[in-house]
Amino acid sequence: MSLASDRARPAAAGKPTLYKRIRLDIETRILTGEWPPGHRIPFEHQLMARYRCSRMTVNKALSELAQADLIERRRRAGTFVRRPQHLSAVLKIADIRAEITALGRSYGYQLIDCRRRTATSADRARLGMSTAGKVIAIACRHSADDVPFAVEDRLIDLSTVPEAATADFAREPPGSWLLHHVPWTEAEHTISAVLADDHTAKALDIAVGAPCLVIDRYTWRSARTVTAVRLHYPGETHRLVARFKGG
Amino acid sequence: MSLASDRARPAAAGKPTLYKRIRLDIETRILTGEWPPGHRIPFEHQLMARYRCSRMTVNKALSELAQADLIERRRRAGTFVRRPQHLSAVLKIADIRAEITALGRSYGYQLIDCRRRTATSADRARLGMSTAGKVIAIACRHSADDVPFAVEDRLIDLSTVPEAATADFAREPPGSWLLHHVPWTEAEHTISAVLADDHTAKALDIAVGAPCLVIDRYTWRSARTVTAVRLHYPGETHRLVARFKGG
DNA sequence: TTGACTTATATGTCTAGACATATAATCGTG
DNA sequence: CACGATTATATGTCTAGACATATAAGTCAA
Repeated sequence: MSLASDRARPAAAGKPTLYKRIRLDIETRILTGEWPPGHRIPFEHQLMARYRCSRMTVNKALSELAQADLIERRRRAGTFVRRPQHLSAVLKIADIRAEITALGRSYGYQLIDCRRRTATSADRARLGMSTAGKVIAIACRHSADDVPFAVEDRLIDLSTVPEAATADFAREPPGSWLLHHVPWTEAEHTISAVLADDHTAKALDIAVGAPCLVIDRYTWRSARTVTAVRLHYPGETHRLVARFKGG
Repeated sequence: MSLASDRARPAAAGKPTLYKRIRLDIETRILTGEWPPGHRIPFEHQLMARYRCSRMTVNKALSELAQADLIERRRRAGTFVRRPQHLSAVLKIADIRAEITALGRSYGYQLIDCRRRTATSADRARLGMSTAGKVIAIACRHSADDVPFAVEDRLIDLSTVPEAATADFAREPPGSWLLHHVPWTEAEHTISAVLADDHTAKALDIAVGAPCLVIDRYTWRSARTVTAVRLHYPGETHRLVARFKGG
């Protein structure tokens, strides 16, 4: 018998912990194709023997790989390399101010229009409001190094976010304000391409009929809609980048 | 002292396991805003007492929440609700055939052009090839209910995927073939908007100058490029939808 | 006041077991 | 051979500890 300390890894010089090493070993074998989809990974007790550790340690490594959908675990049958099903890419849509400053460019913001009103039927439809209520409608523009970057057309539901009534959207972009005042939301983005209409072309300083990338974002929180926003980007200069891993 | 069986949850009628219950409890408090960003979550030993369980059980729940970036754990300081940093959305870019059939529409495929050649310098630049080699260049079209859905312009690096030389791309779309023959790749997508040129307009049966959504996808596997593909979608009818949670 | 040292503490990892449970495989029976 | 009952087994969850480690907080001297 050995005491815990006998096996407890001494964390020597930058060496990762044992379960992380196991996880990386297996992940590498999968990603290089050495263990192709469908391949059965050694049983937990075999990995225990190979790495000279307890089952919980092996289990922790395998659990994390299962959470990441790299492997599938079936009782009695064993653990198998998954066949990647869907190409899911992670699209990072940052706060526009953060996005621009991250590029090392200077961020500019202009409020074009901001009005508070009782929701019209069009507003209610856009926000999915079932009852009457107040909203804030905002039009604004973001620029990078004084070049128009995107125009924004937003509606905020004041019955969900009453504090928004006191925010100063002339000073702070509504996206940033919401990000810091309404935590942990869910959202749906729809991306499409359109031609710049008269109004958009003027705001973005591009030609009428130039291509624009449009992002529609609906944000909600515990089944209550927070905001609906439509962003127009100049389609020839702006790009959305999504990276992904796994199939 | 109690034996393991005393505490071991009896898995009664559909009740989730204890660590999952702990995880859900905490997640709910965060998502509803009861515990706002920056709030310190009870220490592990407090949660042990509250749920009458061992530290490992609490730890498993907290570890999973930390992996999902909902909380941040700091030694000696405690565990805190994270302030969501970036709006990361999961964009599911399915195999086009799967996407269309999932919509309940009939999938159609036409190979426009397929040729095998020694990589030109343009090919090498597009694929990031450092040495000479053979490639396959493919142009094809996907349609839904006989309406053009997307046109595809693809390059496959035969030195990475030699089996592709024997595939029949007149019968099977190259995307599907690659998905089933080259597991566990990584990729980067770039999304932009352009105007349809003459060639694209004809293939998609839309007007020249109509807006198009363009997806450029580079796929690689263990530092070797597999394929580069550019997809044009009619911008006014096609939409990319990305859902996300947390921020 | 500031900087260096010490201490307390919460998390990080690990062990050697235990019982629970789903299910693949086997066995029996008609 | 078909089908239901039994068994074996791999994973799922949990325990009651242990030592490791980073670091916030407190202590003390210059």
